[in-house]
Amino acid sequence: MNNSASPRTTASRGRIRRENEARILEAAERVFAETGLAGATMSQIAQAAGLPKANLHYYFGTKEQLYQAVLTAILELWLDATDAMLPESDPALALAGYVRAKMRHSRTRPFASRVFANELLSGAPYLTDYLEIDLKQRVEAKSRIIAGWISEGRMAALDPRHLFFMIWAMTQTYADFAVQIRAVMNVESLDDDAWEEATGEVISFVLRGCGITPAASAP
Amino acid sequence: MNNSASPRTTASRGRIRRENEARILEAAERVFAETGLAGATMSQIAQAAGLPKANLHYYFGTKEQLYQAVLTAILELWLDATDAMLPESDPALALAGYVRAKMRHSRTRPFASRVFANELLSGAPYLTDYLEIDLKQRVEAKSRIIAGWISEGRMAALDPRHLFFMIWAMTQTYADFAVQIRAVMNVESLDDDAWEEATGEVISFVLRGCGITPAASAP
DNA sequence: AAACAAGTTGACCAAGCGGTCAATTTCTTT
DNA sequence: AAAGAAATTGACCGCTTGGTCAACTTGTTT
Repeated sequence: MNNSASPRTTASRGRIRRENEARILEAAERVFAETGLAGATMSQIAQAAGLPKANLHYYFGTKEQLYQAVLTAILELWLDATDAMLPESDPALALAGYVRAKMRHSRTRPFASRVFANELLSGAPYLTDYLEIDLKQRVEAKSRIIAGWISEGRMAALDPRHLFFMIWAMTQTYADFAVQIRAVMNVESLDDDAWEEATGEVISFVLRGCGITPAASAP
Repeated sequence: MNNSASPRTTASRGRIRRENEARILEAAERVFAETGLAGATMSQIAQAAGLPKANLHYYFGTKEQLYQAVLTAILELWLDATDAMLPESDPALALAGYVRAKMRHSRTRPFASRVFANELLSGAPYLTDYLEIDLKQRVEAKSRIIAGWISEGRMAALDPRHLFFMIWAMTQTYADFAVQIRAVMNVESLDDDAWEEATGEVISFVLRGCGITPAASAP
């Protein structure tokens, strides 16, 4: 339509807003990750973002609204991982892929994971709808698929819901409790190899735990 | 010596102090569990303990000192569970017992678990010594035992340290992220049966994950 | 019952909090 | 280049915070 007439115009309208909002959201995620909503202060976030405090209020209103914006962004990220689990999938490949995706999240977005953990620890006051509607239905849907695999004898009999709890716990622990892992492993940070090894350990453990012999890795 | 002369005396000296400190510690654990050190307020804790705020300061000094007292009490509790894992133990029984003890902790002391989780999420500023010295050495000691079991062919080959990370994660998730579990399971709280079932699921999963056939349950 | 220690608590304080606002600068549009 | 919209920010405000204290009550010892 008019994008050839004014390419700079439509691209630049709200450009500053978008950039600053992203910048603030990123800083807020880091700060909320450490101390949660109640513990974080707007000054901390402002300093982390390199902007005056009044600027955050200009873009996001209140601390609660900024927090909700952070949570919303995280949920959008969260909801993508499960979707490779289909009835006709090979359980080994599907589960391994799911664990691998979750481990990648823990590595690439550890702050998101920690914000989520903080929110759950404080009773999830801003996530009740997500937990009771969205997450619950997704788990039920995926649980039916896993129940199908079980009844076909393709994996051990277990409660799929608990399997999800355990997989979430095992994968997110590498983001949420990274200090503990670094201390025990005696390293300053986990490098590529350490992450690949951790991912492998979790995948093997999960597959064996599901009664799947972790042989099929070749196409 | 003089304990028969004044039985009430020695028993009652500091009795009030002990009772009030315990009462405050219990309330503080609950409040710190929800929002961590930075998020909790002394007024909240005072209200939870049913005492005036000035009273908490009389017994514990500052908020940080109260927090450290809470952490110390938790660590004493924490450090007991591992000690049933000996080289000559049956791996199946030892691991099952360890998981069961951890699950019992999650049920009976969920607030302790959450205080710990909050502390780790904020980078464990008050636990670096514990993590880097105490915990690290315990893990190394127990890892040697597990490595022994592996080399004897009594369980699958895996990195014992990652096994610990996974077991801690799986068991503590039932305390730390209980909201999520209640939402997905669609219950207001987990009853005896639900906890027994969850414990069973985790134990079976861990044993299979370790390559142990979960047959031996009879004495 | 006298004397002292231990415990209680309302009132108070400086500091930091979330949030507002008006004055100003910078962008964008025409 | 004019004009209006968007963005910036130091100064400020009422309120809550962690913490103190002095006056007081309760418990313990002799």
